Amino acid sequence: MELTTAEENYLKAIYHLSEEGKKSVSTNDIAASIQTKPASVSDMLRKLGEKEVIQYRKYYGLQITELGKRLALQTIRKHRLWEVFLVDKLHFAWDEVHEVAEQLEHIQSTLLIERLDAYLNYPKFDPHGDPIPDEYGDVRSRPRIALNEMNIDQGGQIVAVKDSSAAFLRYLDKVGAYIGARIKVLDKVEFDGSVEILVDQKKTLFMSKDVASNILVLQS
Amino acid sequence: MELTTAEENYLKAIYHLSEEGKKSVSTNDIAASIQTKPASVSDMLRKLGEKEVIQYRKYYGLQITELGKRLALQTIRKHRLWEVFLVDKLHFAWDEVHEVAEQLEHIQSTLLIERLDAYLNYPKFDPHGDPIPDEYGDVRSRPRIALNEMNIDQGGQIVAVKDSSAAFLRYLDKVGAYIGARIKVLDKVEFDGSVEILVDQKKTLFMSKDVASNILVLQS
DNA sequence: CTTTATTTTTAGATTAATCTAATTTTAATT
DNA sequence: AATTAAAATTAGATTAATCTAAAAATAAAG
Repeated sequence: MELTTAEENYLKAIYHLSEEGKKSVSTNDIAASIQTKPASVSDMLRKLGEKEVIQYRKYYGLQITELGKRLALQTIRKHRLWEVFLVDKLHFAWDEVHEVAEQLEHIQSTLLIERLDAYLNYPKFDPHGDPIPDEYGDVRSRPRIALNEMNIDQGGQIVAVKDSSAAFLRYLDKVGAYIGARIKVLDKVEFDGSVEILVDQKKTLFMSKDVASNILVLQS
Repeated sequence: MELTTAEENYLKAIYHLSEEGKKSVSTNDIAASIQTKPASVSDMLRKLGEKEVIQYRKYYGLQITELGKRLALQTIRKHRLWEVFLVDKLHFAWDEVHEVAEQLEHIQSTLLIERLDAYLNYPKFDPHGDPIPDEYGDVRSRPRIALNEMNIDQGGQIVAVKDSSAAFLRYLDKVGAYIGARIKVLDKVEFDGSVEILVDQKKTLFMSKDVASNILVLQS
């Protein structure tokens, strides 16, 4: 079963959106995440359904299949290995790699990926701290820690929330502490447990212990 | 001016055919060299003409332009740099690289190629002994002679092959006639053009005219 | 210098991926 | 529950690359 480049990109996007805990993945979400129009997504969903990498019922929703997950993880594995190569070997900055890795991930050659993996010394995480699936799609994900339990100067990436109420999510959205944001703990106030963090190397943000304890961080 | 992957492949084929000394490049030649149908070639020639990478008059013939040459050399440069990477760093056998390099050459990123070039230590020749153009398309090529055209007792170094099919490369590998091998012509059989050579001052080797004519030697 | 053969090009389809505009379905709001 | 709003899908076009079959142009042979 082989997928075209476009199909791989859609499937990867669907996988990522599925993993982000959200209830179900909408056509609009996908369109937004890969900069295309909903009409194009509808069409592609039909095709991906036929190829059985997703289960799809129109107007109703979709669910990624085991096959789909495996293929998506293969693409993600390639993407992240190339990112390691670009940063470790070719000295790219971590914010310069994405676009190029986006192209490299579609090169088809299992031998190439095996050799690249070995050459890079079987890395387990990419330069952004995201785990690299092994050739079977298994991910050794790192334990996550509540933001309020991190120490000063520790950094990481927001990967999940404990409280997923609409109010909380709206709040996080407003202050820019979205899932995926890279953060660093700048300060902790002992007596009330509140914290000050740096978000995406730009914005500083204060939050109460109550809020911080509901944010899960993947440490890097 | 950017070319699609297909356009790059056509242009590369045209460049190579043009360089092979032949009078002019025919539609059929191109079709044969990239395994496609003449009808498709006609269509593409029109497009390449519009993009001014070739001068094209239908039924009459074509001529690659300076712009076309520059772009073709850029693609060839990328292809050969990737081949060096695959062989030197990922330990591919020299007959395994072509297919993968064929994909990698289309990755678009000047930064990537600059960095790769530096990482490989600015190689001047690829694993098949073919020269790698610099970023301006300049090629430092060495004068070479086909092995079957050398005289008895002449010596030299194998620097390239004309036929780079996997089958041929595997054969050469097996008999020990690798790129870089130092050879000396011991005997030539007049009536069938076959030759006997000494490889690395150790091993004698018989080869047909057909094989010898596909091996290029830098005379010493 | 005609006729035949070869080469090249056009005409018309097909596949993949995309778009805009229109329609249909589902969700939200009085 | 009826109406409005939002989301999703279909219809119909477009672009790129390809093909087969037919037509046109050039080259080769008698």
